[in-house]
Amino acid sequence: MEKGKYIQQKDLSTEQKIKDAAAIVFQKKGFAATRTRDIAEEAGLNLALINYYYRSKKNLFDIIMEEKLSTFFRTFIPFILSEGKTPEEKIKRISKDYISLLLENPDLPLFVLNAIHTNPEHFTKIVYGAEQIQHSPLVAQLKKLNPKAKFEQFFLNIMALCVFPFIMKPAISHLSDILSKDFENLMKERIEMIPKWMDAMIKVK
Amino acid sequence: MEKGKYIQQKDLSTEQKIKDAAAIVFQKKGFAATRTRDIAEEAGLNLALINYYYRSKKNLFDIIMEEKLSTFFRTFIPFILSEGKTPEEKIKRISKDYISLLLENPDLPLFVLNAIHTNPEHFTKIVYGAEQIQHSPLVAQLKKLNPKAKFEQFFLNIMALCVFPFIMKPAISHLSDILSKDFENLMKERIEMIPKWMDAMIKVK
DNA sequence: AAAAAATTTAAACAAATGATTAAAATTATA
DNA sequence: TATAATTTTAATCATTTGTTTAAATTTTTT
Repeated sequence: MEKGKYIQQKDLSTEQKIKDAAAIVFQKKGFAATRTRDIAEEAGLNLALINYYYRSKKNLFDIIMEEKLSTFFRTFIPFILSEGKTPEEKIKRISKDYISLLLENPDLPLFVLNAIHTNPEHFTKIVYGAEQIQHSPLVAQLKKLNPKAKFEQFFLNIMALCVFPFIMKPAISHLSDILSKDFENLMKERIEMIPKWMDAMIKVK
Repeated sequence: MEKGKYIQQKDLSTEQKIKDAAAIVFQKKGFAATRTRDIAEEAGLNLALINYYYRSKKNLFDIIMEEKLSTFFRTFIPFILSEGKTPEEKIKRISKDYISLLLENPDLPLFVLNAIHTNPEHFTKIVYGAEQIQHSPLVAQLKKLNPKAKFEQFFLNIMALCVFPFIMKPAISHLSDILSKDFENLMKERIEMIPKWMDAMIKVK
């Protein structure tokens, strides 16, 4: 009988195995629905080891949440702040790199946004980075392109176009017989289209 | 007993009070984190009444989920299928009526999409309506406007632009000192902008 | 190789929680 | 009004679940 599904983890430390397993289960079921026994089973380890290495379920969750918040938000911000080039090129990079990241972590958005919903304080640590955005070169470039455009709406739009499909993923996958492409191909098509769509939207008065 | 026309929470039946309270708590905390005691407290009723009227927590949740799925998806589909008029006018109606609906039910999207994530079978009942969309007049009209445009992407886009901000709401509200407008005003601005943005996106080759 | 330290295990505990029960209170019926 | 049916209540039950404990095992140190 195989318990943990990831055989290549044999050589990882027990501590790491627990974190990896916890990340999988927490993302699939959320904090409340996850039992420490689920994590132990996913890791193929004894239940007590979770408390031995991480003290409590909540502490383990917070550690994972901190990492996922970084992946989700802190990866996004450098894209915005990156120097040089035109807005068009920046948008192209954002959509390509961000969607690629999400294709590797499809459960990430729902997990993070759900955690912020039930515990907004989680988000406090992120605000710092967000403040930089409004003074970024990109915002200035956009203002020049279209003085009427609001940067808040711009960021909502590019995040919405990139992220929302991943939150809808279970529904989209369920519609595979209706749709012309599967989820991954839909998203790869979006990598090409989102920059064009964003360019068109920015010019709207 | 015939009820008066001006029904208040006080006059509602115990059954209804439980459902209302459960909807509030389930949307705030999700299924697993919600204790039946939370629902009883929110309703101001004895704990045992929940099982008396609804048999089990899961059954009560399923009833509420069915209603919320309808509100979230089945309200959207008639907008798409509505006859006559130009695509521009239809998009204008969708964005106005759908965002207005969500402003009244801001927790709805995360709740529904989260439930589909952990239990995709919930979504099965919705597929029927979705099949109609691809043969709708709107899809034909869009094809005419731009033969290269994919209707899957169109629906992802309009849903993303309308719905995603509500999933980000706790984060957006947390940024209120950075943003020029509060959440509700941001969304009211979007009601005006989304039709223009969608029109611009549709024309992209 | 012996002792000490670290890790792992099986078992158990204590609190939380969904559900039930039987009696009390209320409302409807005859 | 008296009786029956329905609704509400307080108490309790049985299970689940996060955590702890103490012994067993493995690894490191001397």
